[in-house]
Amino acid sequence: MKKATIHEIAKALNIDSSTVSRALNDSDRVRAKTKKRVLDKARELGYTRNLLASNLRRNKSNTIGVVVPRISRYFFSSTIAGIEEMAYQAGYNVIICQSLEEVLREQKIIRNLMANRVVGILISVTMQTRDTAHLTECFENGTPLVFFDRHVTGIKQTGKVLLDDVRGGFEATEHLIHQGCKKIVHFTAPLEVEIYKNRHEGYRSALAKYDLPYDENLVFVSTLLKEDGYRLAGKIVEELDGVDGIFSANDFAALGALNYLKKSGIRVPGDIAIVGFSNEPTSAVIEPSLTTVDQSGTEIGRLACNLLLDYFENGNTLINDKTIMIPPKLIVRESSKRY
Amino acid sequence: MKKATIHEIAKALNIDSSTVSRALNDSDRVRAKTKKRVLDKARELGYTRNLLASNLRRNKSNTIGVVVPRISRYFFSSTIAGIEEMAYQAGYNVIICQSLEEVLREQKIIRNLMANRVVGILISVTMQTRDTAHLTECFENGTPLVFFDRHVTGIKQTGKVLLDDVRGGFEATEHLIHQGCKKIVHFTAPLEVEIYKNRHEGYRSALAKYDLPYDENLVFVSTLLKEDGYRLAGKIVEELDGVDGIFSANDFAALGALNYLKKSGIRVPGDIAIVGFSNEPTSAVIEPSLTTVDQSGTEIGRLACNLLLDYFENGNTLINDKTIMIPPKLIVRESSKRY
DNA sequence: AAATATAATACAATCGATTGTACCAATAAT
DNA sequence: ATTATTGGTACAATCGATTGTATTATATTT
Repeated sequence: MKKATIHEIAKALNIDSSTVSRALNDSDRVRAKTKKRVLDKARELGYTRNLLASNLRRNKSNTIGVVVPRISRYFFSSTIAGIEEMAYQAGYNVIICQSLEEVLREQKIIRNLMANRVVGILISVTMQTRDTAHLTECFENGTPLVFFDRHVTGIKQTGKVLLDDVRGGFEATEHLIHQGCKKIVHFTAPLEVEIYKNRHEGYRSALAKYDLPYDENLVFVSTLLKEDGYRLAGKIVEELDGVDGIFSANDFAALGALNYLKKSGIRVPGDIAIVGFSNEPTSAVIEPSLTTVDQSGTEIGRLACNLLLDYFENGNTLINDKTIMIPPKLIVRESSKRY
Repeated sequence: MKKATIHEIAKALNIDSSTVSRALNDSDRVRAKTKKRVLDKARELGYTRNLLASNLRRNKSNTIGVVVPRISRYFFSSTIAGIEEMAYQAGYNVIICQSLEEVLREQKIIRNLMANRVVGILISVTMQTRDTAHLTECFENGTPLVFFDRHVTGIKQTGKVLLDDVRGGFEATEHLIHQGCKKIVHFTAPLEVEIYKNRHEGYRSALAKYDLPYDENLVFVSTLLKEDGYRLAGKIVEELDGVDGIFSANDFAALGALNYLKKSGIRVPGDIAIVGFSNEPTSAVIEPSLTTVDQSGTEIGRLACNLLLDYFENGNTLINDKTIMIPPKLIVRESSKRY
């Protein structure tokens, strides 16, 4: 029941606990024969190193903190999977926290992770995060920070792994234009959030390239839930005229719109073509299947974690607003394919 | 950069660090006035409690370990969300690990969690877990264990939160029978795995109840991937005659089968009705939508975590092979609805 | 064999917070 | 005024492992 310690091993072998510690850590200050005796006795006593003590002494927790808005969202659970995979290989633990899109919770979580002396934090911020004091605190305390996907600007001394959202928005919109769309609506979330700002920028620059007018009335800001998409699609049909394309900044809203249009007997892509963003699993199986921009969560997670791991090995060189930009991949499916 | 400690606060105020500690923990052995001075100074110095030290002293980590086969599977990410939610409320951290269906990894993970002195472990085991030594070790070391969903039998001193798989299998099969199916195939995974054994048992007893023969040749064991479903559906169509129903022990294989049948021009549910298990998000949107048995991951996660938390508060009373059985919920959709 | 070098181990401080016991003050009781 | 009580602090040990330094035992050199 009670766990064995190095001191008990030491006493049993009549040697000092420091020697036991070194033996267990395979130090070359201990003779091979002694090591063997220690290891055998350790096994006999069912010894497991107390990492709490070890971490305290070394003042490191060998734990990485991860903060996401919501674990059960596919994109985030895939990033977590990628992060965990890399961390495990390198011998780190991963503490997962979800902010549930609440800034207050995010702040508390960060403080808690700091109190736990995590070696670094990987974070995708909430949609509401404007005040970044809790984030700047991190590197001020010497805890490196890496953003992935949802990030904030203006903080130096961090790493970032981002999808090239501008390009993603551009390609999505351009694709719709290539399919003959002339009046393209854009569903987005508050433009203070970097990723949505960037997708919007891509949308806008695609319109510009093809000499289509940018019309503020065609841009709808919401929380991008399925219900928002459903509602907005209704609005478009009722109140606007001649809309022939929708570019939604995420798949959920796109799927909601798709639902509404199907139910209303409006043909997709015939009457209105739709492109989403994120490549949710659902998007591939719905009918018509949804054209979308893929962002490989697993890959982003791996890269973000590696950025941190590299930092530990190579020092300051890597984290200094170092940004890894991932190219977006447009996945063309039925919802937009007119030819 | 360097973090402040209680000793620095103590020195600054010219009092003892034990008083500071008690003040920070709001002990009634410290005068209100002193508490205020300590708190103010703590804020001034940017103090954050070092949980590593605190945990070591109390020999508890205030961390709960969670082990799942794969984080990115929807069911598991929802359970994690539920677990994290409860744990957060109670002031615990959650370390998440994925076994990736590898027993060896599972063993290593358990050992690591023990070394980290987690206060308890919530686990859903791999499909391959037969040898349970690493699990019995847990409670031998005083670390309580709670299984959810995928469990093993024969270990006392654990809690369990399970879906009533027997009943789920029964209801799924009975439903198919009610829809007029006479020759029902069952897709399952190795029957050494409890949940699959139980779903199979439900299948079998439903057949018995309605005097339908149980035929081993109608039971197909695989890993239940989408591809397995696709392949097996082909086999059924080619090699068997008169199959008019499929009960798959998970949705993935059911979706694979659905794909094959659609592609082959076989009507679902007209020719063959299909029922899955788990209610994956995809299952609701595919056409025809898939009838399935719902298991609320979030709810299971919450319950599992609460079982552990109750144990901490109420001692041994709660964990002693205590099993919480959740009733399954059959969700009837198009893939099986004949009338 | 003596002197030096080196390998192996022991000693002791430390990481930061917690907690039982001891102590001193101020107040209450006699 | 003296003793008993108790509220508020200080002292010191402790959790278990790590690590710089000191010491002893062995090996090498002269």
